[in-house]
Amino acid sequence: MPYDPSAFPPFAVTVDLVVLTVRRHALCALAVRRGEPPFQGRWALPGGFVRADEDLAQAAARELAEETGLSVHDPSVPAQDNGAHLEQLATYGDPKRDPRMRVVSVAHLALAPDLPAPRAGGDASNARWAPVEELLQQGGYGRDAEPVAPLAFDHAQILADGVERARSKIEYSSLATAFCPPEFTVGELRRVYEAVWGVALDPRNFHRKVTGTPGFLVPTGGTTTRQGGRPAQLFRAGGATLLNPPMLRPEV
Amino acid sequence: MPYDPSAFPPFAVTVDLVVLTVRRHALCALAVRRGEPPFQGRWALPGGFVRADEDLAQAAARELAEETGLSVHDPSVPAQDNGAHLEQLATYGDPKRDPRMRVVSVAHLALAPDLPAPRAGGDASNARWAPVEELLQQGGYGRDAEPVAPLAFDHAQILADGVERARSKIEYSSLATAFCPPEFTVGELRRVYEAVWGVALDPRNFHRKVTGTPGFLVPTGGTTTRQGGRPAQLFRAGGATLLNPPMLRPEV
DNA sequence: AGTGTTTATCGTCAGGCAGACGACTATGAT
DNA sequence: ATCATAGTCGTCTGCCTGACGATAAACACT
Repeated sequence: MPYDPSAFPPFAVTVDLVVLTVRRHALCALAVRRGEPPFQGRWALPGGFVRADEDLAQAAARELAEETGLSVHDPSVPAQDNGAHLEQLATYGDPKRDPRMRVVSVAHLALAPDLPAPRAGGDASNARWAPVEELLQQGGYGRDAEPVAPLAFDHAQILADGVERARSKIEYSSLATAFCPPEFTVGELRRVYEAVWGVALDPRNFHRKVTGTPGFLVPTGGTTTRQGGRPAQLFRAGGATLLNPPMLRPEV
Repeated sequence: MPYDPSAFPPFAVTVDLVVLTVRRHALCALAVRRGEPPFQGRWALPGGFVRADEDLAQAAARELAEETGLSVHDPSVPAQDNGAHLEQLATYGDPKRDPRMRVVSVAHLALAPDLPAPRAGGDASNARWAPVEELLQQGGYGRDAEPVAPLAFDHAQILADGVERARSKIEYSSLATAFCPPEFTVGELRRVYEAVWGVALDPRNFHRKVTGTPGFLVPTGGTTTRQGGRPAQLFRAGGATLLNPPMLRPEV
């Protein structure tokens, strides 16, 4: 059939971001408060429209920078750091997911080290890091027994998918280091796994595993005692991205 | 900011399909010949526009049915079969990926058992199963030394991503059974792994692994000798979808 | 009938890795 | 000085895998 502009309906395309970090031993996601309808006043994932001349990954990186100030870690520049990991997650296109019009959202997953306070257009009260369990419990009650409204749109589903992706991906890749500062200890990395998976890991077996996997960790020579106790060696993330054999997530 | 329809550019949204099967010990993908510009006469992945009232998964299932006659296997109907596995793969939205206009394509991955001849609008010469290596070699020469044009658009990248997804996913899931007929033998399943990974597996260790994984295979009681040699037990796919521990892909 | 070929299936054995856990080390707090 | 905390090194046992021998049951020959 010949090219016929009337043969397809127009869509709006957005990127939504699942930005995860580990704060105070809990896996947290960035949420922003919606300032306009629909879902005005409700919490949502950060995101926005893809511009006319923009690739999807560019749009996601731009939104991430706007919301957090984070730049995206470019694997071709190994020395660089304080950049976040960013990858495409999935695309959501239910015809009714946005009541205004037909919107297809390409969700992305970002993993970042613990940051100072978030900013959403400079207004701190409209952006926060919240534990993912708190954001995902539908219509429950938060820590202070205040009612919790579910996330806007289908963002609860997107967040759940992003969390599941992160949980499974740190099994077989070195992505957990994306949650850590440039230099970190084995114990800090273990607490990342514990927070993301919600389990306790044996410190001795974990230490054996990560230090015994070639290319995973590179000792920097320094030590730190910021966690209390005996000083621990500092490491940087090594070049290896795939963990083989993988880190095993305990059952149950 | 208030709702402003002029604030976002319109996009066309399509679904493209990576349909994989195993034919004659080779991993093959479905390709269709383009009948109109751009890339007229070149091979491409099947796909089409998402309709105004259609979900992305619905659109992918519809395109799959149009091209192959396959229905999608619904996990909630365990008895049903001859359905294919269908899952979202990734979304491709480079501003220049289609020279006509801004098109975002949500690629899907389908795994199907070996089928009779394909059909594309009833015209067999415009659709074929081709080994993925043949479709992916850029500007090389095919089996009969005829020059091979690369796939249209960015479909080589999409196909490569789909193949990689399939290769990694059969490691830790029971998805390889989607390439098999409803009843199959351990040897047939092993030949699926060998074709998808392009390696040779030890029949004895493979047999021990798959029959020893609870829920992976369910014996039907029948036997077959269609492969020659000693009759082999027939199995159906069991309820387990995740393989733990995974099937290990040999190095190199 | 006998022999060879093919494929399926069962067994054995050694090495590697993970889980459980003991022991020791080096800090800061009381 | 003692305790609490966290890090690091070892040991042991069991499970799983890779390598590979052996047997079984069909078919194709001669």
